[in-house]
Amino acid sequence: MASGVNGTSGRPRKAAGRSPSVSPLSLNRISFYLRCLKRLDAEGLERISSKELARRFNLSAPQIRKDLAQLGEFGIRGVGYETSALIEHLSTLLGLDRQHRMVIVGMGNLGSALARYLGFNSGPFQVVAGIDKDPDKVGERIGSFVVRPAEELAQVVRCSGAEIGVLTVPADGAQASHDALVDAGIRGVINFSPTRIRPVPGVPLKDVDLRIHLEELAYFLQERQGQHS
Amino acid sequence: MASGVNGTSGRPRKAAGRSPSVSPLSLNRISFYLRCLKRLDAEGLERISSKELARRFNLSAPQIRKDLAQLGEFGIRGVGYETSALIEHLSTLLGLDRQHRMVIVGMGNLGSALARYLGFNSGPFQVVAGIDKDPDKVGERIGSFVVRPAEELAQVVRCSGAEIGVLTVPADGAQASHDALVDAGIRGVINFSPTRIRPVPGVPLKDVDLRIHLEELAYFLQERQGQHS
DNA sequence: AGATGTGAATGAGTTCACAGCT
DNA sequence: AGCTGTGAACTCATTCACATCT
Repeated sequence: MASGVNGTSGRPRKAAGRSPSVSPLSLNRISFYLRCLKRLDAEGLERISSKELARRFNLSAPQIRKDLAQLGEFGIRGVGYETSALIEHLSTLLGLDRQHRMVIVGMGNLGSALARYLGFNSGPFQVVAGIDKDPDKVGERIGSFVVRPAEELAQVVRCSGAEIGVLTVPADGAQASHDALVDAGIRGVINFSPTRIRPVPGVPLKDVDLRIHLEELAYFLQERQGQHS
Repeated sequence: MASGVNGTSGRPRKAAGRSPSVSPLSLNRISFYLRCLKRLDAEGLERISSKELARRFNLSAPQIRKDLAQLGEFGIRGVGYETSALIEHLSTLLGLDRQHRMVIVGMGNLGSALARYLGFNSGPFQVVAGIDKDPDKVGERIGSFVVRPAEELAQVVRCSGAEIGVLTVPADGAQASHDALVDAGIRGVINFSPTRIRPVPGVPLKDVDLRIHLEELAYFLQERQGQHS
């Protein structure tokens, strides 16, 4: 049930190159730090301390240091971190220095919504194809691609060179669609279906459940409870 | 920095009525259990054990029991849980027994995508209004409503009786839009902006950052690491 | 002096084993 | 017998205080 599996070969000194298995929670924060740093960089700020970063973006300074320190010694003691250098490091760590092609499976409301949203995004993530089993949706043009039928899934994945599968099918078909993507050679899956999928070892899977987030909020609305993150 | 704040007055025996401050993580799972139970109920299954529930949906049986036990004694020892009764209990716990009206602030790609997605959803969550500061977008019809200008935010919130604000503005304007929603009397906010907002005590805030999830996946793609949740 | 990097202490969350009902 | 409810062990994550470097 754990995630681990560390593939580093034990360097003599902690180097900036390969990272030694970062925990998902830490990773999420790092991803967020990166975005903060980009904003600061755009403002022309060249250096920032963990304290100031924490103050500006509502974070915890010791945690920033812990998160960053595990990747190598990026900071300058007595000074802080260099924004541009850190941005560089974190980007390559997360694999954002290259393009990631995505296929969306299930072009219902959520699927086409995400296609439009992600399609216009010109970052490292790019939607290259959409698939649906409903004949009415096949052939429809959404953003920069045309919806293809479910039977062509494997072919579409291979031809488009997609790495990431985006699952937006109903709960019932989610596991089957996931497995089909894996069989077709997809390297990772992000699942928006309202169900939990059994992951295939070696193919990372990330669940994002919008309804759960709404329902969590609904719960806190009733209580006279304070804030939470 | 903690979330807590418990408002219960200490009943003699643990009752099914008011719940004693459930942790967000536990809450997310409960929300998911509810969905699983609904599927089982639709299949006609009247009773289910934690073990079987875990097996079917890839969960942990002891955790299911812990999560449910903290809400009261819903199970029957030696038998399991009654699906319909449990669905009832969890629904009211989460506040899904009534309608929640939502206003979307920021009708860009993500905002209008969500509007369409949530708009067709006929559950307890209902999008009743959309707001944007761009004059070009104002007046546009999206789903069942017409986009209104930013100046009318307070008025729209009050007239529509919206409880939940959905933030889909760029990072720069997020805090200001959030505060405006709070001032207008919104009761909770779900934030899709790629930035962290300083919450106002008493108004629950939930961050959902799609980009972070994608970047987390991108990281795991590079490594030859196994699965994770 | 000032800020990072890090081990120790604290806290939260999960797993486990079993007592207690039915 | 079977399954829930729960205290205790354990793992994981965060916070803190301080040694270390510039």
